[in-house]
Amino acid sequence: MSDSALIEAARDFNRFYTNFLGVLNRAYLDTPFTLTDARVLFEIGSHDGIGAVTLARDLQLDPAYLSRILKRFRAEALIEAKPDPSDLRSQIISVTDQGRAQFQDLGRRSSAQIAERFEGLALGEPHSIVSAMTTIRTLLDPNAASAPAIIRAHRPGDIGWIVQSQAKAYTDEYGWDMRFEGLVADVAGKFLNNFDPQLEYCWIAERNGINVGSVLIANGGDGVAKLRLLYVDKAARGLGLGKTLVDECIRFASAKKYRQISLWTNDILHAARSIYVKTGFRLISEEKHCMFGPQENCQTWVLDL
Amino acid sequence: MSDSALIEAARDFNRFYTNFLGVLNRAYLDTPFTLTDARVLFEIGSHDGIGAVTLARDLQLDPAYLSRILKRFRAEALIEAKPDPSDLRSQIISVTDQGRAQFQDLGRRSSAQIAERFEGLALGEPHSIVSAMTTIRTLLDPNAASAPAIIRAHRPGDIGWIVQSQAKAYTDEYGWDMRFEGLVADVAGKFLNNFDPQLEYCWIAERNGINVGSVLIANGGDGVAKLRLLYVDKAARGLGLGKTLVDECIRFASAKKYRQISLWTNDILHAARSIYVKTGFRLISEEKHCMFGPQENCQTWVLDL
DNA sequence: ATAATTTAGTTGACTCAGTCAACTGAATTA
DNA sequence: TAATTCAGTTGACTGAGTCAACTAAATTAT
Repeated sequence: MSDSALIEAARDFNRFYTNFLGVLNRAYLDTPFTLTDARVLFEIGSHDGIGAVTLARDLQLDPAYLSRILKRFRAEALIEAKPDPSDLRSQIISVTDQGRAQFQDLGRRSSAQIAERFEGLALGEPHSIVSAMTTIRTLLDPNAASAPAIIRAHRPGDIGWIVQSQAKAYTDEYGWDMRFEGLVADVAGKFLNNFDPQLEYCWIAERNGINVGSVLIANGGDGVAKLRLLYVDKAARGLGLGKTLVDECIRFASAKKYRQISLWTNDILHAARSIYVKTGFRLISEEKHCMFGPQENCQTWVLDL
Repeated sequence: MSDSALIEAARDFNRFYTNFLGVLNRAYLDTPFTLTDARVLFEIGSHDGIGAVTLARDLQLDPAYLSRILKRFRAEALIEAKPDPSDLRSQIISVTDQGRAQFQDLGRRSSAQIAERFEGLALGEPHSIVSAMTTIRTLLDPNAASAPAIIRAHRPGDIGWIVQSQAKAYTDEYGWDMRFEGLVADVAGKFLNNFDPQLEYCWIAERNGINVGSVLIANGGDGVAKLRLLYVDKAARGLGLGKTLVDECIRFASAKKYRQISLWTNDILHAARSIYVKTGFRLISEEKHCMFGPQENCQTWVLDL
């Protein structure tokens, strides 16, 4: 999966959507408002009591320009502005009844344009469009509240995801080669092929329907649980997800009466290492190797239960 | 979700995306081009020989305004325009080398902005965004021609993708269980671990930066090439991609002097089966099994080279 | 407590992106 | 052959948006 091809596709969409929005915004053609006017009025209407600075920041407008627009709106009695008692420099802006009427009219026009576009579509298509829009927005909007991650058992495809994400991450971040993906695929395949639901488990952390982390416990025999394939995606690091996953493993291993958890890692994986330390694992052996290209120290850690 | 709720959600997305595009278009801030300039230059660059009327229609620009922009571009030697011999009123516009350089620079800036946005996202997220964009575009743009798929060698992560996509597809479509994912992971892992670049290869079909198909050739010894893990994603079926992939395998196996290609499949996979028939494979054995849950007939096919 | 700096918002002065109407000359239709 | 349409250009304009300089309140530094 090529990043640059993804970017090209995104650019292509942006060109298309620039045009598309251009067409939609003709809704305002026979009103006395420009697109910017409409955006401002809309923003005030839906955030009553907003200040000019916030408004300018949210809509990415020049303060001077915004000031003039607000002045005009005030002159036309679409909005009212009174000084904020807690900070006399700034003002509290709200729409008048007349302004609200205009704002609703603009809304109706805009809705009508979209309704027209949706008109010719098949039954489920508008729904598909809107859920695709939601996907994009959730992922691109930094202000969209980031959903909490949920942790669940693995489902079909998840093991493949583990292979893919680890291979991609460790080749990108540490320059490991193809052999690493081979190893992960092997470990993952063996886990599935010998899967014992009584004594083994695979946890997947998921956010907005997208996998962001994993770990699994495999039976190593002799009362030893092997903790394997701990991984947290770049986008979800720093949230304590790794620790949560390891805690999950420890709880499971205890409940299943394992006497020890053991794991194999590389010293370069600092974040993982610090989780192991925090959860009480101890390093019992270390060895140089070049299994994946660059020289690393592989380490074995254990936790007695 | 009711119609009006859908429309509201679409409007909300449009407001968000208007802002978002505004931010992206800052890429042009420190160039001598406006957004409109960039759009025009881009359109000419990618449709060499386009006429001014088409250009104005595609970009929804006023002909007078466009005329002035083109005049300026001509003065700056970014484009050339010669009269269309079949209609002396209209002109054939094309970019000069200098114009192409500018156009590519603008492209780089725009790509960089998007890359920056994609930077902090999780592995699958840019992919989700782009496929959501494709959904929207396909449904809203009646002229959208789906991009052609390209076929390339595998890269890190692709083997994991193969495991994931096949596991997901076959559990969804045929109700196969986890053992299938285990088998695929195993085959894929072995392929990577014993990979012989001289005699083995893995092809990935990609569209809009999204993987949509795969196949691989592994050395089975004795002059026999094993064709494995042929797969075409639901979204890209019916385009002949499967056949293209198999043809690629046959060409490769011939060039590498294999004497035979053999493969293992299940009779329920009708599309694959018809490709094998078409490309000259013959069925040599068939056997009932319940390896993945439902009862299937597994089949071995061979093609002598 | 006072001075220096920052912040919210406004105003003057400007420019250039974009619009509208009227035109030229070639192509098409009546 | 005349009337109409079409591709593209030019004149004349306007108003959306920008930049710098300002006022006055609030905050921070001394």
